[in-house]
Amino acid sequence: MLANLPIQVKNDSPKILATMATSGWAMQTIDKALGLLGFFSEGRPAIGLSEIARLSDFNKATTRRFLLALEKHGFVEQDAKTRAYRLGPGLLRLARVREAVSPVQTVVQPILEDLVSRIGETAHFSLYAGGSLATIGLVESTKSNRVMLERGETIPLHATASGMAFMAFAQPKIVDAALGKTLTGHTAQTTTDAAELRKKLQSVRKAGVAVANGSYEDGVCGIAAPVLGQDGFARGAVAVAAPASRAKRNVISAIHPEVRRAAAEIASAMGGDFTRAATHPHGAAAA
Amino acid sequence: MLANLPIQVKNDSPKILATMATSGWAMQTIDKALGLLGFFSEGRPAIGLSEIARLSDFNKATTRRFLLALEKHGFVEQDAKTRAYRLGPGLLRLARVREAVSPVQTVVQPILEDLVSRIGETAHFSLYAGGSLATIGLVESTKSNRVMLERGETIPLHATASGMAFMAFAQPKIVDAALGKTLTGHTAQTTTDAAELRKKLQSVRKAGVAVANGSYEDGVCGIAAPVLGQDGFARGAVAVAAPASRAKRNVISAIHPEVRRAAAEIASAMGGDFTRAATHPHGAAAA
DNA sequence: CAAGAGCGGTTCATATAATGAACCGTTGAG
DNA sequence: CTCAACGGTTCATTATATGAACCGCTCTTG
Repeated sequence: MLANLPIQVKNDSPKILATMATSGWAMQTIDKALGLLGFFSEGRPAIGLSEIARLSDFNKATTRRFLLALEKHGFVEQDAKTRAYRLGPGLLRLARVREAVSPVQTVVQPILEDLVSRIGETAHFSLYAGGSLATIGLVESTKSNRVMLERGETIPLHATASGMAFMAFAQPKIVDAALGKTLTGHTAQTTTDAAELRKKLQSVRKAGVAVANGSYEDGVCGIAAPVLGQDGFARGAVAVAAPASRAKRNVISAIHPEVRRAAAEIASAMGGDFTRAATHPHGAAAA
Repeated sequence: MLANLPIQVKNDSPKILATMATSGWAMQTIDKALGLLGFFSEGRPAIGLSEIARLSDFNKATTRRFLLALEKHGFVEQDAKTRAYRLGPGLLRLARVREAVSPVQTVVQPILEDLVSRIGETAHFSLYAGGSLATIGLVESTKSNRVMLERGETIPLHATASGMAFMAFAQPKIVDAALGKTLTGHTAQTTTDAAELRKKLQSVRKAGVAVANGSYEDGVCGIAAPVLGQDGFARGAVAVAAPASRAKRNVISAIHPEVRRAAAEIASAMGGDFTRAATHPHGAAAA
């Protein structure tokens, strides 16, 4: 799992702090508090105070104050019995409002279902939010040997097909931020060298699709296409995840156009129908 | 539809969120920042910097810093063209995780649909979060003369059937907080006297159902039942909203058991199957 | 088309807020 | 019974947030 916490600079010259301020350093307290929410996932739905403090490397007292503030707004709630904290109901309301304005989930699900029915492999859609990609939609293959993914998981940009497809067409500052921090290796295949990753992004840009073989999880092959917004920059990505055993050359080639088609459909449904490659900021076709 | 007022109006000072933050608590900064999210609703999905600053009574600079911090975590995003801020995609992921853990929305929708098909009036379900009830589920009647509600709206506790049903079985400290602040009158029928409201809560406790006639919106009659959690305290409420013209005595009586049934179903689906009136904290039957 | 009112965004001196080591009381495993 | 780990709290210390005035811009409007 990738902790998307702010990189805390302790006991350092004001120079570094000033540099960070230029790249959007504001309201550290809020930053830290919201960072706590990132620790919750389907696999870790409830966390005790001490564990959150450990995970986030904050003091227990501070952590608790954060949680109280979050609880006050319904972002987390505390289990009466276990005293552990979990995500709260306030999020549902906000997500509803968001969905009412731009109904992503509603629109994405059928597109993913169509994609899965065509290619027979698990597919998912993620949006960029808070420094990584957040899985918004997920449809699993019906095959018995299929790739299982956790819902609502955040996925690292540099180690996944989705991430690479996204970064290849994302705003430069996002890419810089993502590749600027220390890159964690998830498997033996993970590329953790920023320069090398940038080279790969070049070819992703040409192909309009990213393929990642076992770079995040062993034996899983991902094929992803970016979903572009109205400004031509990527908002997220659609990916198909297949067991490496089934992911032969010709299979991957067959999946390429399908994933791109799904990405284009989602982009258009989200209001960003960019098919004009000429005007694209990166000068390459993607949707 | 009524304007979505800020959740916490404490006194008649011009400060709105600024005042609420000074209530002795902890982590004021987080409190203020999260408070900004409360201004977004279906009726006001995007807000400009200056307007948010005005609504929240914070300085523009401060407000912008809050928004930047929220944006960093995907809680809000800025429209590239209009420069206005709207709720961000990060909320979707968190809401998904929450849903994965306790699938409220998924479970509530069919129950509401069933309820609406039985009684032919608009029904909705709300959960307590951040000082008020947040509408989580909504199914509208198919009749031409029906009550229309905004999705994702927050509703005041003291002026609605849902709020009264909730408060009658809520944790005392929640009720105290809700009735402690200045109560706004929404219509001529709204009861704004705390003592009087507490008396009403007594009878709601006996009946297990709350009825509100035009206390939030003229011509709308609400019939609500609380949804209880595992500890026997209310988590939210189910309500039916009917045009006052159709809400005759016998109609309301017929709706009573249906609403309570729906509330019990939702409570049980949410894991709080409290049917044992004897152990109830308030010593009254509700589900 | 000039004037001004509004917008989003930024600066820097000022003032207020967040923080954590040490501390409780409780619970559960051995 | 003991001890370790839990959730939670305190108060002196320290870092943090804040806002009036400012800029450059775009839209009205007389």
